[in-house]
Amino acid sequence: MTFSPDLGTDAQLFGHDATPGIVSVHADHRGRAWVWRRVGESLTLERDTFRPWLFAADLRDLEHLGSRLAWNDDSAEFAVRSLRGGEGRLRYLLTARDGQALRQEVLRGASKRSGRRVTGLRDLPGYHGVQPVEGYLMASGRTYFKGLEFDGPVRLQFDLETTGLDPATSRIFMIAVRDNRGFEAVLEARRANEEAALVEGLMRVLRERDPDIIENHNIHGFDLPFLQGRAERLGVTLNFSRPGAPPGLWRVLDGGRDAHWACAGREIVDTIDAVRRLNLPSAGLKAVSQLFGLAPEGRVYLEGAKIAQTYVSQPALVRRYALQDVQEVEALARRVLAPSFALARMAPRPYHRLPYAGTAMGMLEPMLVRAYLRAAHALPGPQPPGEAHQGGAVTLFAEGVLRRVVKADVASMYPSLIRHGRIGPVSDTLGVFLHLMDHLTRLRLEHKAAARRGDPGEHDAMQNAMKLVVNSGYGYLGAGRMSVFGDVQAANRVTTRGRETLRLVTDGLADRGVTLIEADTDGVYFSVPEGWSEEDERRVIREVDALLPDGVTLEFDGRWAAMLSHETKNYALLGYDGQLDLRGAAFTSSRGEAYGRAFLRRAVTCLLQGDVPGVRAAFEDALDDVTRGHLRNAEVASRVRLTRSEDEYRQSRPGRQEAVYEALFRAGRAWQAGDRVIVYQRAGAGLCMLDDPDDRDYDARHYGQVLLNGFATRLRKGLTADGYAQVTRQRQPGLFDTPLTDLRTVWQPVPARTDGRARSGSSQAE
DNA sequence: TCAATCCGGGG
DNA sequence: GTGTACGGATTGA
Repeated sequence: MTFSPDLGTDAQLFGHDATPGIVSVHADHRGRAWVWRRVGESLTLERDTFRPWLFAADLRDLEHLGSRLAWNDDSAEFAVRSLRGGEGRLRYLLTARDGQALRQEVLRGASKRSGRRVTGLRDLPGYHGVQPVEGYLMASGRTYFKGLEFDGPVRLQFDLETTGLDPATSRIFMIAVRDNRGFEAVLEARRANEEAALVEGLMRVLRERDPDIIENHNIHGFDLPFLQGRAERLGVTLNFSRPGAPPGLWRVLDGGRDAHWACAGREIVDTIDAVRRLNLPSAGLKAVSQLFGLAPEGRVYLEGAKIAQTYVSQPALVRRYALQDVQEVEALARRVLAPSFALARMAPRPYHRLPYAGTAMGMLEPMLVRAYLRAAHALPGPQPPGEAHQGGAVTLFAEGVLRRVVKADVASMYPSLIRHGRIGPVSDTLGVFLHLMDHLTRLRLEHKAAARRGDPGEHDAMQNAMKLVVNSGYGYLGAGRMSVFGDVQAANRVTTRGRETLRLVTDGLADRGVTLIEADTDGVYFSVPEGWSEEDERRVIREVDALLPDGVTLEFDGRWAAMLSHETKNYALLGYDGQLDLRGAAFTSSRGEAYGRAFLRRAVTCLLQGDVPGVRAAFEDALDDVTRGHLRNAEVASRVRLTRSEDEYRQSRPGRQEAVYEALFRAGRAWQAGDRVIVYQRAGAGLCMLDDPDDRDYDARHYGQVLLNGFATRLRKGLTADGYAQVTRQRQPGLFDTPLTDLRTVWQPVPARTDGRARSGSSQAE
C-alpha cells in the first residue's frame, strides 16, 4: 500500500467524511444527531439522523421479532445485514430506527434464552455497541475540529470560589469567568441570599458568550459537583446546554471511574485529566503552572482554607486571585489539551471524552471499529481465555556507588518491534492495526519535521497526539478480553522480542568493557572505565546499536558523575553539574519527614562525591539536631490522610484503635473523611496533632531511631559493612576503627538469579 | 507476589 | 438508561 504524503487524508485515521468545523455533537438512541459547526465566528446547528447499530455474533436473541427483523432494509424498524468475515465472529450488523428499542429486544431475547433477567448488554457476550455520539461519528466518518485550530472554537474558563469543599456546608461566593474572545468578569455573592443569583449569572454568561468548550482544572471533580450540590439546595435548575437540543447538565458515570459531566452542544474538558497523564510530582494547578512557567506576573497565592476569610477583608485581592486562576487554566489548557484536541480530528469520539479516555481503549479501538464498520466486515468474537501476559525485563546487575554512569535506551522500543516484526492482532484480518501504527508513525515524523521547521499549524500537538496513540498500541494488544482486537499472544511476542533486544544491548555493552548496573525494559544504566570521554561512551552505544535489528535504534540518553544503585527502580544520580536526582519510593516517599529527607539529600550527595567523612558529618549533624531537640516539630512531622469519618471510626474503634484518630480525639478536633492532618510523636505522649510547628517537644529517641532505620539504611549499599557501621555509629570513634578518611565507597555485582526467573517488572516502554 | 484498593485535586 | 475502562502507589492476603 502506498500513502500520499499530504497530512490528514487517510480515512482509517481521520474518518471518511471531511466535514470541517465540527465543535460539538450530541446524539440519542433514536438516531437523532445535533451537530454544531463553526466557520469563523459564525456557528450553525445541523440536525442529522443515523441508524443506531450493534454488532452481533448471531441472531438467536432476536428470533422473537419474526418478520419485524428485516434483511438489508435500512428503513425498517429493525434490520440486519450479514458482514464479510466468518465463523466465530460478530458477523451481523443490527440496525434500528430506535437503538434503545433494539437493545431492549436483544435483552428480552437473551433473558428468555437464558432463563434469567439480563439487564445490560455488558453481561452478554457476542455483541459490540457504543454510545450514541460514538455510534454517529463512526457511522458518518466525521470527527471534530477538521480545519480548526486550537483557538478556532470559543473556549471559556470559569472557576468557583467557595467557603469550603463540601456543598452541604459551604457556599459559592465568587465565580471568575473569561473566554478566548476577550471576555473577562468576576461574579460575586457578598451575602448568602445572593448565591442563587450568582449561579443564574454564570448561566447567563454561558448563554451570552456561547462557548463551544468549557475548561477548568478539576472541573469534573470539584466545580461541577459543587455547583450541582448548591443548585439543588437553592432550587436552581442547571442548564449548560445550547438551545435546540436537550437542556441540562448531567453526570455521566463511566464504568467504575469518577463521574464526568456533560451537556449538549458544549465540550466540558478538565485540564487535570491531561495533567495526570504527565506524571508530574503534583497535578495541582499552581504547582503545574509554576513548573511550566505559566503563572502570571504578580500571581496571588492564597491558601485554600483562607480564601473565604480573605474575601471579607480584602475582596479586591481575592478577585485578582480568582481571575489569575482562570487565566492560568487557559494557558495550561493550551499546553496540555492540545494533543487531545489534535486526536479529536482522528478518533470517532467527542473531544470532551478524549482527555480522560485511555489512549488504547479510548482512541485506538474506536478507530479500528470504525474501519470495520465502514468495510462492512465482521468484528472478532469474544476472546478465549489466553495465556498470561508477560511484562518487560528488569535486571539489577550491580549495587552500590558507581562512577561515570551512562544511560542508553532503545528509541520507542515497543512500537518499533511491533512495526518491524509486523506484530498485530491475529483477529485483525483487515490489517487496520498495523496500518494505523505505520501511518501514524510516518505522519508523526512529518509533523515533527514541520514543527522543527516552524511551519504554521499545530504540528507539535499533532506529533504528540500521534505518539500517544502509537505508544498505546502495545498496551492495547495486552488489554486481553477487554479489547475487541486484544491479542495477549501478540503482546507477549512484543515483550519477548523486547527482552531479546535488551539482552543484545546488555551483552553487547558488557563485551565492550563497561559495567552494567540496571536494565529496565528498554534502557540500561552502565558505568564506563576511568579515562573514557563522552565520545567513547557514544561510540560503544553506536557499536551496540549496529548489532540490533533494522528499525530498532539504541540511543544515548544521558550521563552522570555517579550513581547509587539501591534496588531495581530505586537509585540516586549525581549529575556532572552537581545536581542530585533521587528516583524510586526508597528515596522519594512522600510520607518522609522533612529532617530525614534533608539528611538523605546531603548524605547521598557526599556519598556520590566519594566524601565518606562528609557522609559521617551529615549523619552526626542530623543525629545531633534530632536528639538534642534542636529541630522544630514541623521538621519531624508527617502528613496523614484520614480515610474514615468521625462516625466510621467510632464504630470500628472497639475492634482496633488507631493512633491518628485517638490523637484527634485527645485534641478534641473534629474531622471529615479525606481531611489531611499533620502529626508527630510528642515526647512521652505518643502520636499527637501538630499544633505549634515551631515548638520542640518531639520524641527525640523515636526520631533518632527513624533517622537510623528509615533513612540512613539507604546508604548501606554504597559502603562496606564496617564503613556503614562507622558512619552511623552513635558513639565516639573506637581504637580499632578505620580512619574515616580511609573509607571508600563500594559497589558489588548482584548475582544472577539461578531459579531461571528474571527479576521481573512490567514497566512499559515509552 | 499479586490482586484489590486508595488516591490525586478542588475551597 | 446506555458496550465502559486513568495510572501509580500502597496495602492486604
